[in-house]
Amino acid sequence: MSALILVAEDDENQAELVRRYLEQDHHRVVVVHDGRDALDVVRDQRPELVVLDLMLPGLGGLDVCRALRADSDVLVLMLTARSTEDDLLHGLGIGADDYMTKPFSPRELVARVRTLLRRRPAARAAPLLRVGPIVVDPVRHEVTVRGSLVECTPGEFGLLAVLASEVNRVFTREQLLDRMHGDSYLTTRTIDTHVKNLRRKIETNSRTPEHLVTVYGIGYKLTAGRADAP
Amino acid sequence: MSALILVAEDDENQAELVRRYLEQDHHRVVVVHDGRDALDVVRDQRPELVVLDLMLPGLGGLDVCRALRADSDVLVLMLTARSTEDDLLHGLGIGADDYMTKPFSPRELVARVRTLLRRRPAARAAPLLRVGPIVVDPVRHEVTVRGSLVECTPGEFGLLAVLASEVNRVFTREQLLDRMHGDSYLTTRTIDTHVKNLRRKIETNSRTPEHLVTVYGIGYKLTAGRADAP
DNA sequence: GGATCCTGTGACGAACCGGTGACCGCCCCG
DNA sequence: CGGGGCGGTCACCGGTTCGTCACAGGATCC
Repeated sequence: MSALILVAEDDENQAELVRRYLEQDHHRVVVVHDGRDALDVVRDQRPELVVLDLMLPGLGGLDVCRALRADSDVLVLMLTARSTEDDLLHGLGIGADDYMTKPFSPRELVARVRTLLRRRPAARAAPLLRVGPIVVDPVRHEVTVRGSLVECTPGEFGLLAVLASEVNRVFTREQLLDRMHGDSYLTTRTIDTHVKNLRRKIETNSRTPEHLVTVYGIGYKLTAGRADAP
Repeated sequence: MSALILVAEDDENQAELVRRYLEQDHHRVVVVHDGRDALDVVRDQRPELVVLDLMLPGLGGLDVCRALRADSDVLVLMLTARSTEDDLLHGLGIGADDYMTKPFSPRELVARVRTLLRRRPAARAAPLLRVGPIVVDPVRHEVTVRGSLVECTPGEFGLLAVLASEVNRVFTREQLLDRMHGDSYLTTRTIDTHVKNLRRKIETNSRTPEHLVTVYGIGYKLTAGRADAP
């Protein structure tokens, strides 16, 4: 868990102090003392996080932050000297990811940096189910087909999730009912109806299904369809 | 200084003893008897500290500790039966924050818990939670939407903070109640009411929510709204 | 100690979804 | 080529879930 971090800080002593602590935490550190330099470094070296002093010559920290937010998703940890500036920062809703008021303990800064970086792999351990152009996200409860979101009812989502859990495997209607509701045997027509509604949503032509395929006499399966390159 | 503490302990008597002492010290306590349950609770309820028995059915304490270290910064206080295991633990350098050998006095355990919790004053870094135009500041207990401050009741703030902790993730009402109150199951209507009040405050049109979205049959989630490419 | 605010709850209407039977068309097999 | 079975579709009813409201008890803050 090491990262490239830019420290944009006017005061050289402070900057070096921060550098030392961050490097002790196994990060690579670049220091600048000026707003314009900060933007250049972000553009050229793509750090993952910027420790940004609000009071910066050249461009102010606020302007830098705005510029960063405009066209990058770098993390920003803002440093402010007084709480009044802090209020300003807050009120404007400038997109810093975290902030600290001076004076601060370098250890706390390291801790906050660590927390921010940890959150970085945001979709952590998200078991996405991919079947060709179909993506099922159980955590978000979302279905995406060829990149666009598809609204699903709970039943449809459940059915699709079961089918997507094992691509190309044929499930009988009984198995599908089992995995969806656990118990309580229902009519097989129920599955058929859900299949119909799902096909409307995920197939380009529901008359000729390419993904949600019927296996005559057995049940249904989910396949990737033809070679697709999204 | 009160915290949510998970006690993962095989022996029920021992577990209840520990629970009683910790609750006397004004902590909220959740008890599990199994390694997998422990991981589930940490994921769902985010305790600040885990009292972890080394000998645990399901997953061993060591495995649990490793898993915890992998993706959380929860404190771990390891309990070991014999000093040989203690040595082993030490030797492996598994990242427990402290450990005790059985038998131990419950008072000593309480004292160590207190020390661990105190040892990290600001170390528990609380970065801003940003979800589109919504910014949640756990430190100040403030919420801003599109730059302007929004007054929130404690309940509303708690709910919003939980939802904002994982953008786009769908939480069931039970999970939300869990993370807000730790225990004590309440009516799901409670969540609905808070949602209603929150929508009034953060949505431009509470009739057509863009951020605090209902997932029918499941629960609620918080999304950034329009056009976002992470 | 009193006023204010918040929280939790039951009730109720509205919106939504799920399951079913009927009917028809299609597919396999003899 | 024809029959029997299987799958597709449709509309509808019942049940569940959700949104909203008003209210009572409790916590909080002067």
